[in-house]
Amino acid sequence: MSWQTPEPEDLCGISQVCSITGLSARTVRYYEEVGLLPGVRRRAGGRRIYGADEIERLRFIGRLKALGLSLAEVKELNAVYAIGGSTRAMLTRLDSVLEKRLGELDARIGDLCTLRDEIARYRDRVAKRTRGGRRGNGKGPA
Amino acid sequence: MSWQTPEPEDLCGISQVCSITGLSARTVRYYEEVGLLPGVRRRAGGRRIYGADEIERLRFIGRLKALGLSLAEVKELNAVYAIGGSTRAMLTRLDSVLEKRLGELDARIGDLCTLRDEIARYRDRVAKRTRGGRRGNGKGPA
DNA sequence: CGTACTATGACGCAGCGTGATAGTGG
DNA sequence: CCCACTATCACGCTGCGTCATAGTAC
Repeated sequence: MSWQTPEPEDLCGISQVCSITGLSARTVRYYEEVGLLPGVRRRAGGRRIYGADEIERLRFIGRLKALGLSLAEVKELNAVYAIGGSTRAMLTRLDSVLEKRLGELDARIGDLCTLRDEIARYRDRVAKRTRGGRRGNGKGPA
Repeated sequence: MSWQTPEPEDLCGISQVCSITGLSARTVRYYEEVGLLPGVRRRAGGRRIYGADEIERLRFIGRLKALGLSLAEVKELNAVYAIGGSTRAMLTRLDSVLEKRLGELDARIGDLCTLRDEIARYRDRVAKRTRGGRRGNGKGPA
């Protein structure tokens, strides 16, 4: 005896999934379209039905996205998981991705701080010129 | 007597402009296409020719872009300049745009720092789970 | 029967990169 | 005539939002 669904498995439609995950229907369908959510089942009329698995995966994707990962990175993690079949392998990979992400974030933060100061200085110069005597010279700004 | 070009005006081709401004030919043409660089002249064969004005404007655009402004914002500044005709008016507008930009940057930097810490914590949890005894349970990660 | 939800498809955004193809300058 | 440079499409990328149109559930 081998059931495919030992439990009734509470299924729901896309709008339920949206309210649960906080994602839009477009986003959920898009994730499926790009292969992040494979094997979504349908009802007779063609409507999608989602089980706990799909919701779980969507939440996982949502968390990774909130961590700033691109869909390509999420896909890669899923691939690692699918191939290795091991959560441990995926977690290791996830760890290295997150480490890389941390480095990038530090760099980006540094860039933004530099930019911030640069803008502040530029703004000072602009303010000075606005108050100063030099009016338009017909040649445009610089 | 009213010359249109009192001075010979040193003109050059797009490749010269690219090496001077550091922009790609595609970018220069794109800026023209979206209206940031109007009135570019052509030679007989249809090739673009650029004078000091165009180079100046491209450099200005480059600076604003380096300050993190979008092309829409640059366009708006140019429009303000074109309408008001006054450098002073444009500088005032530029100042407010830069101020807004500073606020956004501060917010963005704050977000990124939060994200950074969040990732670091998440990474710790992942590391613990990887070292810990719990292997894959067939339900995927979370 | 209506009406709310859904599926599919396609276009749109920023800011160009990257070809393909054809013409031009020297 | 050759070769480098150029012009003009036009599609690709990210991550969906936003119609339009048609079908489905209740």
